[in-house]
Order: sequence, then C-alpha cells, then structure tokens
Amino acid sequence: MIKIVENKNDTKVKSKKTTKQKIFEAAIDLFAQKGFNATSMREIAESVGIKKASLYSHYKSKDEILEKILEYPIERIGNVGEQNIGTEELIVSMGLEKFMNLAGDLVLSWMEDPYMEKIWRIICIELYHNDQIKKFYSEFEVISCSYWVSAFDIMMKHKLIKPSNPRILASEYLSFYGNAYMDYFLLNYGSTSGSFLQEYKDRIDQHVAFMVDAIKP
Amino acid sequence: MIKIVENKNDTKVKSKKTTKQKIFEAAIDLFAQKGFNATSMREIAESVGIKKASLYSHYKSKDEILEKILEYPIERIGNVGEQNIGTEELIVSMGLEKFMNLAGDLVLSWMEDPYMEKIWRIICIELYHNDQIKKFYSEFEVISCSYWVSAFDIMMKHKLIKPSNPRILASEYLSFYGNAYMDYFLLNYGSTSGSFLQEYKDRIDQHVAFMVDAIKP
DNA sequence: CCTACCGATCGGTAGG
DNA sequence: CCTACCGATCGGTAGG
Repeated sequence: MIKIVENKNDTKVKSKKTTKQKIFEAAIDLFAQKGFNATSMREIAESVGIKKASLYSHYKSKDEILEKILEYPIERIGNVGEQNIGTEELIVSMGLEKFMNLAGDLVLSWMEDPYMEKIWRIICIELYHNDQIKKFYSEFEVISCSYWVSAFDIMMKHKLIKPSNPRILASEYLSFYGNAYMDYFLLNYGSTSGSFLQEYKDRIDQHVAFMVDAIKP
Repeated sequence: MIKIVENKNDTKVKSKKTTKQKIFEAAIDLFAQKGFNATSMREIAESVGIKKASLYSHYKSKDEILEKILEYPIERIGNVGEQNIGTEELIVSMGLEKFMNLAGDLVLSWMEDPYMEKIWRIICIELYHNDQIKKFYSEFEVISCSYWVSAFDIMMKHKLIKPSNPRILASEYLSFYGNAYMDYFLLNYGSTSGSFLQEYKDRIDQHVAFMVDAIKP
C-alpha cells in the first residue's frame, strides 16, 4: 500500500539539540554543498562550534557520519518493495491516470522533508566514488524498477494499458526521474532559490501525461 | 547534415609517442578509473615512467591536463548545432523510423572511439565538482536539446508525428540517454568487459521503438 | 571537550 | 628530465 510516512522524530522543533545531532546536521549541510571528500572534519567541527578532536567522541570516523546520514532515507522512504501489497487493488480502483499521478506525487513527497533533498544531493555527488553510496543507490534503483515492472504488469493484466513489455515501460517511465534528479542535483543545485519540487512539478506532470497517452489502450 | 566524422590524427598507430602524448593518455586512463581529484600527479608520472616534477615541463598544472582532455570531444563531436542544416531534407527523405534509428546510431558512433568512452566517464564522475566539466556538459545538453526540439518540430510540420509539444518530446527522447549514460558510467563502469555500445545496443533499439510508437500519427 | 601532536599525501617549485 | 624541497592540508590519536 502506498502511503506517505510522517516524520516521527521531529528533532528540529526541539530547541535543545545534542552535540551529536548538531554534528549530524552540520555534516549533511556541508556534504550537500561541497561533497563528502571535499568536506574536512575541521569544517564540520567549526560549523558546530567545537574543535575537530571532539568530533571523535561522537562518531568513530568521517565514514561513520556518512553511514548514519544514509540510514535516514532508508527509514524515511521505507521498503518500497513491501508496498507491493495492495498495489493491484489500488490500480484497479483508481484507474491508469489517477494511479500514475499518485505515484508521481509520492516521489515528490519524499522531497518535502528538508533533509531528503540534501541527502539526495549527497548521493548524486558521491555516487561515483563512495561504495556505501553506490550500494544504496543501486538497491534503490532495483527496488523502484521491480515495483514498476510489476505495476505495469498488473495494468496490462487488467487491460488498462496496451499490450507491451512491462520492463521497457518501467525503463521509459523511470528514465525521466533519473535524468531529472541528476540534472537538478548535479547541474542546477544551489543556483536557484527553489526546491526540486518547485522546479520540476510541471515537467513531472507533462511526463506522466506523455506516458499515459503513450500506453493507454 | 548528420555525418560520422573520422578520427584524423590517429596518434595511436604511431609507434613513437612523445612524452606529452604519453602523459595525456596516462591521465585519461587514470582519471577514468579513479576520477580527477583522486588521481595524483605522482601517479600520472609513475604511469608514464618519469618523475612528478618532469610533468610540469609539458603541462602547467593538473588543471591544464584536464583542459586538454576536454578539448578532444569538442573536436571529435563537432558542433551538433551546425549539423542542423540539412536535417529537414534528411527527415523528409528518410521518414520517422529510419531517422530516429540513424540518430540513435550516431550517439553510439561517438563511443566507438576508445578515448571517448573514457572521457565520458571522466565527465560523469566529476560533473558535480569541476566547473570546466560542468560547463562542457551543460553546453552539450543545451545543444542536444535544441537540436531535437527543432527535429520534432520539423516532423510535426510534415505530419510525420502526432501534434504535440516538441519540447516534451525532446525531453522524453533524451532522458533515456542521460539516464543510460549515468547508469553505465557511474554504476556499471569497469564491472563488465563490454563497452557502452555492447551493453546498451538492445535497450537503445527498444527505446527508439517505444518513442516511434508513441509519437507516430 | 580541549591542546598538541602524528604520519601521509597533496600540487607545485627551485635549481641544476 | 632529475633530486630535493616547500607549505598546506588531510583524518585521526594521545593524554588530560
């Protein structure tokens, strides 16, 4: 079942943050601005207002900070694969167009959390070099792809779309998002005051409309 | 007019390479393997068989080496914009399907040059951080996009495709390539013995077939 | 949470 | 094309 998960531990409304939380947030900000390798432990410490050596009382290493950052989206997004249960009923009850739009909105909702946009930026930036990040992204891609292959399969079974290859449809559907992410996070990030949501809402709607038109019976 | 440019100065068949050429090639290899920042001048020198200080007799700095590497695809690909002349005649004479396939093959032909695949890898890897590379890629994207917007515009004028928004069609058409490049060069590069061509030939054909089916009248 | 330090490595230069 | 060096910076640690 697709649902938008609420952020339970809303640490940001608390006025008193622990030093560990401050380090976590400073690291997200700096990694998103400059990348993981280009950010030094000194800079993180300065941003928090302590000395570099003190960081090691809270995190074993620079890599451990990244590790903890990457755990956030895993908890936040949850296992998309598990959401398969209920998809068939959802598709049948909503119909092609409504379902496609809902799914597009789900992708966007992941970005409403201010941490998530920064973490996606970190992922895009360091995708090439950091094995932790590579593994995370690869798994995310596999899960997304298999979800959509089965979704298109269901649609085909119920004759909501033309007969075709679900794998190709999933590739066509998801390529747009992959490309849009890379475009935004690698080329445009920081150059606009807006967010991914604001910048790409129209284009996502156009993409969904194009796909619906291309695959409807 | 779209045409496949031959590699004129085929430096690789020469048995005697200058040290400058050896440095150039060693740098391409290392940057493609590890990235620009992660490759040291020491490593380049070792790979050539000289000492680090000697590199500076041939190149002013590490940045200058990258600069020269990025000049290669500019000469190799040429200005795609200039090739606009003749596109209309080509489209009308070939028809939708043939033209779309030819264009897909052109993209692939850029990869047949062994330097080009490595240079694309360098571009993908360092896109986030290096302003030289960012500028190169952004310009490439703008040129590609405007070429395809005008191509779809021409097709529409001649009623070879359904009435729709050429800009959206260009985005849908090109997203696949952008995503495929990132996928191959960031996630799969080095893990297979094959090349981009070998790995993606089938998927490109499927993409072109999907697009043709989606936009034909 | 600090001061003070470690070895390693970086791009680049002086001078021959 | 070399040896020998430069200052800067890195992640991390000892010891309090």
